[in-house]
Amino acid sequence: MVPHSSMRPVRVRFAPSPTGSLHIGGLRTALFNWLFARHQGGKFILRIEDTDQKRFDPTALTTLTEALRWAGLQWDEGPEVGGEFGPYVQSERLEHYQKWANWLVENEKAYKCFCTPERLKQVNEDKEVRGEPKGYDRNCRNLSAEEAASKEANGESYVIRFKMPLDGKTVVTDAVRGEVSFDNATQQDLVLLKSDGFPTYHLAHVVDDYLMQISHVMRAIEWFPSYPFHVQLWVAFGWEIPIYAHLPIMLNPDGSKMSKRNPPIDKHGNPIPVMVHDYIPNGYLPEAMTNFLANIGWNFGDDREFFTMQEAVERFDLTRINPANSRYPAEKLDWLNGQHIMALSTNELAVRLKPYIERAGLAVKDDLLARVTPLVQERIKRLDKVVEIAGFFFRDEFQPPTAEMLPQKKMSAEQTKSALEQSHRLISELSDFNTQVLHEAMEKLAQELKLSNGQLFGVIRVAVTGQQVSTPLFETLDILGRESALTRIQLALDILSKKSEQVILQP
RNA sequence: GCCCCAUUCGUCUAGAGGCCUAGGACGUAGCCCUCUCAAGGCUAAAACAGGAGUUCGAAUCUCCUAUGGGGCACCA
Repeated sequence: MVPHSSMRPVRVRFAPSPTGSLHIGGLRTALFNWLFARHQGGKFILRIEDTDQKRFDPTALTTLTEALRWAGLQWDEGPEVGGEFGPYVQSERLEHYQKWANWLVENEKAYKCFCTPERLKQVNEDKEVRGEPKGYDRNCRNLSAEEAASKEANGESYVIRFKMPLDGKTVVTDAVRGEVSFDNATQQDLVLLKSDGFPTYHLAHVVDDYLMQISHVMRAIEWFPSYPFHVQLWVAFGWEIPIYAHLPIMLNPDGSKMSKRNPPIDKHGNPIPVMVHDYIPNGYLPEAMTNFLANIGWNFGDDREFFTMQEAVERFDLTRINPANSRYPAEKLDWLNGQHIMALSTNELAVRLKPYIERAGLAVKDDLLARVTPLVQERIKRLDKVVEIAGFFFRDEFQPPTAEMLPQKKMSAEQTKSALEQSHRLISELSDFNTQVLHEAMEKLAQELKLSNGQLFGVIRVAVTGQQVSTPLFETLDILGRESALTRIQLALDILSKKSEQVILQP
């Protein structure tokens, strides 16, 4: 049994490597850490694991913090905010790793390995031929002190490898999966410190989690196989081991691994974005995104799937984490996004809608937007869709319908024309011009014209909005105003008559 | 190939030996409401991977098989 810490102040960390924008899988890992920290009244720390010099991307850190802030996952310690255990960027902490790697060597828990990459490759190839498991053959583990010293004096470059126990078992206790036993004989003497003086993940995470007093390590399942190695590292150092919780991962809808190279595809064959930054211009609310992610691999505890982050914080606990991987339930995000849009106050929704309308090249007058917003609130599942359904309110130039769009189901050209003429007359004669008056008068007119409401209202809708699908008609007319309504109806009439002329002219 | 993990409707999930005739949600289909589209309401189809055990009783415990996934770097 391996000792685990308990009763320590809760300190958790999200430790991405800055290789680009944040992946939604990464966002979920961050979210679970954040929820846990908030629930426990602990600290959520952001640490940047940039120890791979080959994959350095200077813009990635900004993109990363932007994505976390967008999602509302503010960190208590880390880049941009500081903290007493800094620096929080691993490339600025090299002295720690070198110090502790050397400590392990001095205490004979690690050794210098002078094997070249070529030899390592050869070893693996030979092993493959013989049908043996791959891995380093521990050639340098038994080098005498003199041999090692002389190689080093010769200027041969080396890495530092951990001396993994050669037999016995390492039993780990994962908070999600329980006890799991590994044979030490199947484990490797992994590299702790690379020849360029940078640590590998294995060393860096243990040293940093120790120095930063991390109480719980919640990380993705791909780390599970190296968990026994990490446990032995903690033991070698003689440090108290934090509680580990390995989170399941999200798979593509078809069950394959989610990655940039293998992007998920929705049921219509369209690619599903995997980067957080792709969701922002698509009109997704951060609260919907986090709500969505919280429902994958974790559940609220009763049958609710729609909840706020505050509610999730109150309920979050490790015992409800499902150990199985899950496929990405893309449709649920749209539903939840719609739910969150409906839950917003009108004012708040208007504020969020504005940039999407402007991005479509339209000018937004705030008073107009305030009146349009309630009309779209329960009709859009994504913020950017406001342009589709209500963009006509904001366009300087009206885009009129074609003549073919005007007649509604089973209406003759004559009926359509008369519907427009009578509506025009009615609207111009109305003493009051508002939603209710319009509604009553138009219903009456439909009866007189022996048209269904759908037919009459549909014709006017198309005439006035230029589209078959729109916000509700009478509210729309009210906002547009009488003048504009009359002008557009007249225009529809003109369009209709032009068409009939053309018909006559045709042989 | 080796090591490890997982497996409940199409998908996300509830389920800790009898409350299971397996519940909820998304999606799908139908109906209702209805000026379009939504929203909302109602209804329907839809699952314990397979096989052996243990037990009076198994979705729940054990084993085997299958399938899926993770890992086997001087990447994280």
